[in-house]
Parts: sequence; structure tokens; C-alpha cells
Amino acid sequence: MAHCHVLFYFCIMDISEFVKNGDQYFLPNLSIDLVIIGYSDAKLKCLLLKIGKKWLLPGGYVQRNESVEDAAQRILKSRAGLEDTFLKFLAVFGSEDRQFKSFLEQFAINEHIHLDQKSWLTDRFVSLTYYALVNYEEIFPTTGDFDEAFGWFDFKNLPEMWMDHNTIVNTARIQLITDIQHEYHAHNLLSESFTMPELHKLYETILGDRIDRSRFQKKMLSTGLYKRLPKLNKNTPGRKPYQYRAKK
Amino acid sequence: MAHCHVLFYFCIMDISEFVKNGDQYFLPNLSIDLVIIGYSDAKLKCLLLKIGKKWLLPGGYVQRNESVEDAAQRILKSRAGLEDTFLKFLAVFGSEDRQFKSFLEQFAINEHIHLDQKSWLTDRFVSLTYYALVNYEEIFPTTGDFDEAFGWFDFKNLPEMWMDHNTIVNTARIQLITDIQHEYHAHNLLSESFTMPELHKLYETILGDRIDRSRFQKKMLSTGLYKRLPKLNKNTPGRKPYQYRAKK
DNA sequence: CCAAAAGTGTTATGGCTACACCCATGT
DNA sequence: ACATGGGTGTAGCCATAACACTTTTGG
Repeated sequence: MAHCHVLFYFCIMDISEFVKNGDQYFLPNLSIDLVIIGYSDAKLKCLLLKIGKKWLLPGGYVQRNESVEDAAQRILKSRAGLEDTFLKFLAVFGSEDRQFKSFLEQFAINEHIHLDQKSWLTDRFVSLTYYALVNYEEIFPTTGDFDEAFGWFDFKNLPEMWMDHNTIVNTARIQLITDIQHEYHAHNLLSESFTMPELHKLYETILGDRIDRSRFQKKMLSTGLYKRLPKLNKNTPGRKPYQYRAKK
Repeated sequence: MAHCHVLFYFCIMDISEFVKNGDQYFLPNLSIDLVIIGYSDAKLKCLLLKIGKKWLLPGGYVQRNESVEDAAQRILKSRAGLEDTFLKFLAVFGSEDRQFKSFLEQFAINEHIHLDQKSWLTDRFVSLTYYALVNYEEIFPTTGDFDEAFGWFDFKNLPEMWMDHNTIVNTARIQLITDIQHEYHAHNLLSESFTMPELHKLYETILGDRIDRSRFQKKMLSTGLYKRLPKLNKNTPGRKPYQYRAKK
């Protein structure tokens, strides 16, 4: 009886037959999608890519000789040009209807490319999604060239996106809110050195609520995660704030 | 310039060529592995499957017309015979060296099956892992038949397992510890109706620490998640405890 | 000097901890 | 009666909240 179960599950013959059924794959395709989050003008932004009339998340595939995590970092680097970026796993999106069919048809028409209807690309995809926290200022320093295809969007004003990518971005936004209260990784959205008022404003933006300035500062300092640097010179009235840097 | 990037990423021709390279797949295989957790004899147990000399987690594949979540539930049902089981996503395991080669060779030898060296089964796998909380008593009511192939193992006394499955189980254990303090889902390890002392003992077991009995009871009741039922009749000295049931 | 900005201090409050106490039941 | 086990109450403690106060700087 035991062997019945074992054989049912691991019977190599059965599954080998099962894997292809008239060029249809048994195992779903696997892709990676990234929610690249930036912070500018006191708003959270998300980097999107435009295809046809809709937008989508930057993404890619896992290659043979790299781990999933490495693939995510590689894709992020190719998109944003940054290394050692803060990247965190978000969720698996694996509904049975996740496929790029309409997306690719639109794209093929636009680019005058022949699209094979049986291509694995039009088949169902399972997406591993990550969110990245990047310094908006350090990305695309020679911006302008990509304007037609890339764009930063306010989280509260997202364009229409392909497939379930709107849902993914929203999931990332909610996850970020819960994460920063435990992980204190939001500083990755700022420059390497930043001031407490800047960090305070960032937290207020992400949480969408007022935070007591006094308590916030004390809490952040008590974590011991930040190293105090010399004061910042600025030309506005008021005290000069200290700068801080995240310890490693 | 913008289009260069777009074409690089979505160039259908390039990727279509890339996907197969002498029967080697470009995209990694995708599998699901389950850490099925039970509670018995005041210990946390994990359901494992034996192949050759080592053990492994129950698992399976995502079929064409089902979501990843549905696949996990289906696999769980086929293993444990339970429906509507508590199941939670754990993590993605996606190192570049995750393959069943030695596992399958051992299996093929044991079962006298010819193993095609180029089979996709021996290729690299990305695993989506879930953990399930089940009622130990309700699983395999006709136990004994499966003894050769299945086994419950104490979390602190795991056997040698194939691939990185030891790591997966350990990750699940740690995740469970952090989860139950926020989600209060541990009651899924008990019968449908349970007493507070039972729940208390369960929490102490999972957290591996003493918990104040008084505070625990008040905290659990204050969540409003549990409905009080009539008292339990038992034949031991002391007060009869109330029974509780998780509200939906 | 004044207003704005940044840093620090003070008191009240709510939840958690530890323990004490009370109640029910089998032997 | 009493040992055992289950349920509830209470005083101390600590983290958080709300706000007040002080210091620094540009105009």
C-alpha cells in the first residue's frame, strides 16, 4: 500500500509522458517580476515599463546557472543599473489564467512581429515577485532617453497595467507598510546619508499618517541601526540636522 | 533607445531559441513541497516520505488548469486526506544546484527502473514551499499500511533528508514560531474543539518556553477569535475546562 | 528679535509580567 | 479533606503616546 503511493507520485514514466501534450507544457513557466519602489517629492513611486497601451512591471527569467535570488538581482541591475540593492521577496502569483496572450498579441502587432500561437511565451506563467527599495536620485542619471518606455508612477495614481500587475503593485505597497515597522529598511529609499527629518517624513508618507516627531527620533536612535554623522549644512532657517547612515 | 531595452527583454525570437538547448530547458522546473505539521505527545511532528535511505517532503507539481494555491491544497489532500486544511506559503527555494539527480538514481536502482539521464526530472528545480497545520489524530486513521514509506518525525529529531529539505523543514519551524504570535492559527493543530490548557500547552511547545497561564488565557480570549462551548467532561481531578472553537 | 526647524525632556496611559487568589472536581 | 487543575484578579513595570520645552539658525 505504501508503495502504491510512492509509485503514483514518482512514477517517472507517467510524469514524463505527462510533461508534453502536443507542445503544451505540463509544468508552468516561471518568471520574476519586480516592484521597484522609489521616493521623490514626498511620494512613493513605482518604476513601470510601457508596452502598447498598458504598462507592466520589469521582469525576466531565471537562467540555468543562477539562483532565483541572483536572477532577481540581475534583472534589477539591468533595469535600474544598481548593485547591492535592497530586494525582498513579496509573493508568488500563480492563478491559472496568468498568461501574456493579449499582451503579446498587442506587442506583436505594434512591432510587426510574427507571433507563434503555440509559443511557450503565450502559455501560463507563475511569477515570483520581489520589491526593491531604491534611491530615486541614483537611478537613470541620464534620464530622458527612456521616456517612451519607462515611467515612474505615484502609487496612488497607477496606470492600467497588463495582467494582474496592478494587484502585484498594490500587494507590495501593503507589504511595505507592514514591513517597515519591524525591519527598518526604509532608509534604502533615501541617499546613503540622510537626516532624521527626512526619514521621519518618509515614514509618514509610507504609513499615510502623522507620526510624533519626538518619539520617532528616539525610537530610530534606540534601534542602534544608524550612525550619527556631522551636521548638514543647509540654507534654511532652523537648526542644522545631523546626518545619519545605516550601519551594516 | 527605449525600444532597445524593450526589444532585448521581449524579443520573442531570441527567447524562443533560448528555451531549449539540446533538450535542456531554459526555464527551471517548478515544484511544490509541503511541510505538513502535526502535534502529538506534546511534540511538533512533521510528515515525511521515505525514498531509498533518506527522507523527503511530500510534494508535487502545478497542473495546467489550477492555481499554485489549488495545487498545494490538492497535493495536501492526496497526502493527508484532509480538505480545507490550514496552509500557508513559506518561501521559495531556488538555489542553482537544486536537482534530484542523486535522489532519482537511488530511486531508479531500488525500483529497477531505467532513468533517462536527460529527463527534465533530473534537471534543476525551483520549489514553492508551504506549511500545513493539521490535526494529527485525523490523518491516516487506518495508519500502519504506510509505515514503510511515511513517517512522522519530531522536529528536533529529523532524519537525513534529500537535497535541501532539512533546511526547508527548519525554515518552517522558525516561521511557525514567529507566525503564531501574530496570527493565532495554531489551533489548527488541535481538534475542532479544544480547551485552553491544551492550547496553552501547544503554544509552550511551539515557542519552546514557559508562558504564563493566566496571561495566555486572557490574551487568547481578548482576541475574540474563539467561541466558548460547554465544559468538557473528563475523569481527572480538578475543574472541568471549557471547550472552545475557532470562529470563522 | 522672531519664526522655523531640530533636538531633548516629562508626564500620562495602556498593555504586559508575575504572582496571588478563588473555584471546581476526583480520590 | 485535600490535592489537582482551571479560571480570574491585582500590583508593578515597561514601552508608547502626547505634548512641552530648549536650542540653533536664517532673515
